[in-house]
Amino acid sequence: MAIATTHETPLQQGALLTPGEVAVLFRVDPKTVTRWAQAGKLSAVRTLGGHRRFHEAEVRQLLTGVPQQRVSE
Amino acid sequence: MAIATTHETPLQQGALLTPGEVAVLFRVDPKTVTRWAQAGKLSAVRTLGGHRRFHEAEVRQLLTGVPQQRVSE
DNA sequence: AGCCACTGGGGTAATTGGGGTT
DNA sequence: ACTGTCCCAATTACCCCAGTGG
Repeated sequence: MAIATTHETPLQQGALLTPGEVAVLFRVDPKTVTRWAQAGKLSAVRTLGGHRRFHEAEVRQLLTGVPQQRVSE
Repeated sequence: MAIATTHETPLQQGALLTPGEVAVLFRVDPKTVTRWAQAGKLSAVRTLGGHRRFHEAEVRQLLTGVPQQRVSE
């Protein structure tokens, strides 16, 4: 019986940030974060209402240049 | 309400998530998940007391756009 | 019976998306 | 090319309290 585990998500999608939070981290306007997403410079997940959520790991990596440590599951 | 049912729940067909768990995955408020259900954007099962439960497979598919694996039989 | 975190209602603030402009 | 700002409509977040889940 081969498995197909739920836990073992490659890059921890459990940590998402709102546009406002990313904006604070980069010290820019939330609209600018939106433009980054539109330009494909930042990958985003969409809520069912169309709002964007960004991967924290990706944001931190862009901020510091250092990959983020994974959360043990 | 530990979302990451760490104890191997190999993602079976009947895996259900609470509003709070879905909220964590989408990084939204549990109330928002409720609104999605009311709007028909997310199918929900009702407990006998009226609380909602959501299909994990559907949720993950909406999150990443990629269907999930199943337990091989 | 009680405990306590979560949920379902409802209402009201605060963000966000999108387009256009500076 | 890049960013900040203004406008409006839609979506989401936070507040209450009573009921449910375990």
